Amino acid sequence: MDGPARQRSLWQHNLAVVLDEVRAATPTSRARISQHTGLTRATVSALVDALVRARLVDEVGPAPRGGAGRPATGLVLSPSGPAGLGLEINVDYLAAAVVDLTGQVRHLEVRQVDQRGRAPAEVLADVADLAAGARRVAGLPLAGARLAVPGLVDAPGLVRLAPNLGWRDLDVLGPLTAAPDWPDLPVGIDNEANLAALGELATAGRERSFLYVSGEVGVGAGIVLDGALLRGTHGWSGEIGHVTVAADGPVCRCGARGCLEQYAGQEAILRAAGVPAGEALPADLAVRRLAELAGADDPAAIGALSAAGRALGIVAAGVLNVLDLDAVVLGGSFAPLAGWLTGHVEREVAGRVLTAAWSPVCVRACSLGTRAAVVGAAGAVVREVLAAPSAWIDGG
Amino acid sequence: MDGPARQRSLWQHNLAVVLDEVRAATPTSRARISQHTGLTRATVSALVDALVRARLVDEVGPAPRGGAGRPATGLVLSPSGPAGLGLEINVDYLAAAVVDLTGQVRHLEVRQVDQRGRAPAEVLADVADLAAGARRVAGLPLAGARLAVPGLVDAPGLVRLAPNLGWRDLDVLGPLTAAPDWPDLPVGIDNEANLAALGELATAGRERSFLYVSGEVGVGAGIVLDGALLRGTHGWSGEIGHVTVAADGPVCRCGARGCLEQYAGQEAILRAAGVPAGEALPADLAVRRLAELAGADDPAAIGALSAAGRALGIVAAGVLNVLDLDAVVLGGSFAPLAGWLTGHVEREVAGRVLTAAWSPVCVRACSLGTRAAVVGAAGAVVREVLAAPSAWIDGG
DNA sequence: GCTATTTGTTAATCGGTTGAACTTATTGTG
DNA sequence: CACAATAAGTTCAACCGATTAACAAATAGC
Repeated sequence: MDGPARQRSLWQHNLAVVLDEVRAATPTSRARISQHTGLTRATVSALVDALVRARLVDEVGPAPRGGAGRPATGLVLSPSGPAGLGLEINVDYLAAAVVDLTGQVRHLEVRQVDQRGRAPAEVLADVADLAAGARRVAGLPLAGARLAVPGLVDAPGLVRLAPNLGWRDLDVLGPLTAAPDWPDLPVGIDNEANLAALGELATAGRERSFLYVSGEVGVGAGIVLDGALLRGTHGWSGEIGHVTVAADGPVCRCGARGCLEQYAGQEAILRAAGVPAGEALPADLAVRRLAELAGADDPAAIGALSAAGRALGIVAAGVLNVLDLDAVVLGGSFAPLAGWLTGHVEREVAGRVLTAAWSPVCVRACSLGTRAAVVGAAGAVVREVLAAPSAWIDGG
Repeated sequence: MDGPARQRSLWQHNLAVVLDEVRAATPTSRARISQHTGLTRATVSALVDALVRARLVDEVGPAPRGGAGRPATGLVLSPSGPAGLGLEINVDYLAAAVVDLTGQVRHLEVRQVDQRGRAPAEVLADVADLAAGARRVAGLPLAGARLAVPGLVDAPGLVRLAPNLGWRDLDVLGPLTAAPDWPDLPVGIDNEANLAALGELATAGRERSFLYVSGEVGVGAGIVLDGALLRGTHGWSGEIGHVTVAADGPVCRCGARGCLEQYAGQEAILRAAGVPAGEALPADLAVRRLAELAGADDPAAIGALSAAGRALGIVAAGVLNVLDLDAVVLGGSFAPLAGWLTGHVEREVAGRVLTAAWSPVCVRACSLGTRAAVVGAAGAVVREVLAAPSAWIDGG
């Protein structure tokens, strides 16, 4: 029960409905929106006019249409409307992306920097610099920014635990917005896997419910149910890396035994495959090397990936049994390895998910590749603009 | 994006807001609602009047209050307003309950009947008879009915799989509403654990996010996140009984290996404890016998419960890691055994849930005992009335 | 050029909230 | 006991946004 509704709420809600209609059926027209939503043409006209004035929607030339009658003026989301800025801090790179209202990626920059051992303030200064660059280059008005971090995030802007960065109970948003380069923008922070899942939701289109499994140094997950991200009570959902695979398995650095991370974490896979990792070789190169070995039918690599795939499948099956989702999406460093993983995941899922008989589960690699989190972060900002357009119109 | 909002939607929404205010702060007054919601006293008056006319809210005598000024007329949810009828089919009993708007259980009847081997039509005729009796005895207007079934339920009114009843792809709502005794009421059907979780939510009060684990012949679960039930894409969430505990464990009747049900299902526990079960002894008596043995420190019973508790804890920890919930509630036949289970569950959860350090997880028995599902089913109907009161007002 | 058809706009009306004045019922005070 | 002070609830004009119906604009077909 979220507060009372005033007259204004009505208008704000319908504004969002109309805007969503433009997004869903591009290009469309006032008349089509009216038919499709049930709102009067008069009402739709008034709302569309407000959206056009606010530069969220553009009127384009009339689409050629058979039959008689005055041609409709086309309506599309404005590619020059307020865009979203996505930022990402990961163990061995920093990234920034700008996504416009239509969902197009308008700018993408990745800087390979190993964060291990660097002072957080230094890292955040780099991020601010990336942000400033992105704003300059993209040449679009930015609605806001979202920062993806590989760890547990707590409101407002605290990183509770990012083991692979060595961060703990660290205020991130304060130093970031205080940096000299920082372009003055409202900024939020979220878990990397959550944002990647949102990115997948925006691009994959059809699927509305899935488990996005992100393989980085650890293993995280984002859960999308009926088109909405499940954040959990504190925003700490998706800690799939520490779900138990074997009660008496190897000890994990979290202190428990037999966590998924000990079977499908980057370190575990690389060790089992006999690929040198850690200090010796940057993570992305090690993963590429592993894919090469697997491609050449190296038995150790194949074995390592099959063990990881089975463990992933067992845990994914558990999540699907509990949450009844439609698909499992392999992302992060699992994406380039998906060819050797999906089969094993599929087998475990098919054998262990009770409802698989009525509704088969789709297992596939993510469609945005390894940049899902940054792009998803930018997309999350756009998503908010589209969900509450009245905030971007003078006089709310 | 759920459709456009007309002027009427505004009124309907605010009606629900006002009604919820009455529910939350009983007894309250028009003035307090106005202050608390931000709506004008004039608006609140109009809405309250509609609720009073519809018999959802009663005006009660003015509450004595210190200080000057005209005394407020108290407002409470009407105990004679539309009530909910809950029905339950389980393996060894049938049950009916009536819960009024205030949440009071006004009627409860349990019939010990073993359903195994009975024809579904016969069982449903009994349920219709229970419903008719409940309506007669309770003497309240009924808003609707909800039927709890131990299995997978599919819209509209199909039981996909209820292994312990031996039902599969069976239409339940058709025969039920066609029964001669059936009191003509809108009726829904839902999983037993889901409804029990809703019952727990309504009574436990404070907790807004928890995993409700229901031990019956199988093991099911209902998930409540931020006060809302998570149903999954098809409504098949909570199949916790078939989450893997050990990948190479004993074969389950679902075909997979090492399912939770093989460790914490009634059969498994009773077998390990050396208590005769199945045909020999009705389930509820067997559970009582087990509790007696455990109370007398019988080593086999204690061992069986500790093994079950550990398995439950491992699976619950997995769910908590993935979904970030606040509590684990043990229900169904786990409730009377909770004394011997919670400790083990707590230990596994504390050791395996990554965020337990920041936000400790509460493990406890359910507060409604073994009747949670029927009462929860009735409460679910009430919940819907409270959420959309306009449907109960002439001219919606 | 005329009609049929569809799009988009304009002006009057309706439904529901707001804000301010007003009535009602009580406490406190001289 | 009369009278101010205070708070609850009601009444009514004003306002805001959606609806309704009429109207202007732009095209196809004849």
